Amino acid sequence: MNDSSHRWQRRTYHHGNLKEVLLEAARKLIEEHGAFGFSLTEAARLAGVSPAAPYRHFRDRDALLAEVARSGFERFAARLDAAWNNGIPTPLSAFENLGRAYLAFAREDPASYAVMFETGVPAVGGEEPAPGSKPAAEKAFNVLEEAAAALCRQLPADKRPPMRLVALHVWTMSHGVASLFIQEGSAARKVPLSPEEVLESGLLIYLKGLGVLPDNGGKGTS
Amino acid sequence: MNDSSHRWQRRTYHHGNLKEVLLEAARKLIEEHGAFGFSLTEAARLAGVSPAAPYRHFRDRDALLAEVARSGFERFAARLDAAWNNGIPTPLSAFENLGRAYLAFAREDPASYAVMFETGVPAVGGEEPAPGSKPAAEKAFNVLEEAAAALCRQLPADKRPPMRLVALHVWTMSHGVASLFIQEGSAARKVPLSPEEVLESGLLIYLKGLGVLPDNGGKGTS
DNA sequence: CGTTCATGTAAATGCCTATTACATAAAAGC
DNA sequence: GCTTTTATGTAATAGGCATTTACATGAACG
Repeated sequence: MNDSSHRWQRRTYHHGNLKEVLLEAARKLIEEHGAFGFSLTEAARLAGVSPAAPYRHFRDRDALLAEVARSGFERFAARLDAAWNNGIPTPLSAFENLGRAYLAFAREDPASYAVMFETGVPAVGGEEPAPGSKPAAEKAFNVLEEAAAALCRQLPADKRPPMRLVALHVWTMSHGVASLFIQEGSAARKVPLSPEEVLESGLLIYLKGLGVLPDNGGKGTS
Repeated sequence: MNDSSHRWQRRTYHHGNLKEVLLEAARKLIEEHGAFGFSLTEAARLAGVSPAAPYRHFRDRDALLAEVARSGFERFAARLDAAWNNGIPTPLSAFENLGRAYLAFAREDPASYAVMFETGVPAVGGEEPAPGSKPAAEKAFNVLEEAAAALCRQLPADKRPPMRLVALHVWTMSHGVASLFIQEGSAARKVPLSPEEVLESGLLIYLKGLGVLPDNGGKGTS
């Protein structure tokens, strides 16, 4: 029990880093066995502790998932913010970076993304968001709003749609692509295009519709 | 155990309709307790049979979920097809009906929708689609493709984007809205708009970008 | 050194999945 | 009609997991 398990760990009775290791284990298990094929017990096994140990760090299974979501939103927001980079050099190029960053996160940490958006975990807003979870989610959405605002400002004031609505549209397309096409199993087989290409082309058409783009957005008339 | 349970059922030893009742129970439980808070045992309890009875109709829990997805896709496809109605009276109005039908399905049968799109159930394409499941899913997508094609045909031949890509964009937005905003808990609180309004406005802007719409699509310059 | 608190373990309860052997009734053959 | 076969349900059981409670360990602090 103390030797046959995974190497790296536990010469001390106390683990020293259990909380973080459990979160990593959860993400790994969720990636492998699907969003809910994960069990606290198995995570504990991966961490090399008894099945009861996790309860010193998380009230219950859902609390662990909520923390996966919360920390996910935090990294997500940071990543989106870095990609947007205050709209530098240009709002449009920064906007494209933003879209790519969105998909990159979903691809690189599908477990977090799934827990953040595709489960009833009370982190996004299910019922009683864990304190600190909603703020993190909002921070991510705020980046989208900021980008939408910057794009809207390129329009004459009398033709600007509500920026929040634009942000929602962008979020909608990004999430739609991530959710439908990132997991290579799902619908990806239907097209020879990468999720990035689907999203980028869709956003370009949308921006053209908004009037933010002249009249050719990468889909040359030829 | 034969009397205190739910009324309506079982005077005969054989249930007579167990398979269908189990599917209904599963959908109900998924609605209530989240996509995975459902247990075969509890579904059996709702149906008034022993925990082993479901195994006469489904190989295992996942098989039941796969059937929820498959039958969901079938109703989904039928509903979309009816809404599209061969593009009558006009492709554009039919297209708007299609969007509303998409969201209506997600709202009225959130359990099926979740299983169809937001779980690793091997029905959409996870690994080994249950026979009959993929066809049903494809039928639904084909309606979207048909609608996209009809819209594309309104464009001069030299300005038509690949219809399949357009279909994917539409699917992406529809699914994005359904996934993010239908469950009132999630992100709906961020805006005073209904999912239908978000989707419709987004699609109108997108169609304007495509060139399918003149230059005002419901968002009058006010 | 001894106390205290955080952190981990062991054992137990109860629910869940799934299997196996058995029971019951509906349908099929005679 | 009566029996055989087949479909469908039950009971009992094994193994897993979530969660709790009582107990153990050891690190920090005096």
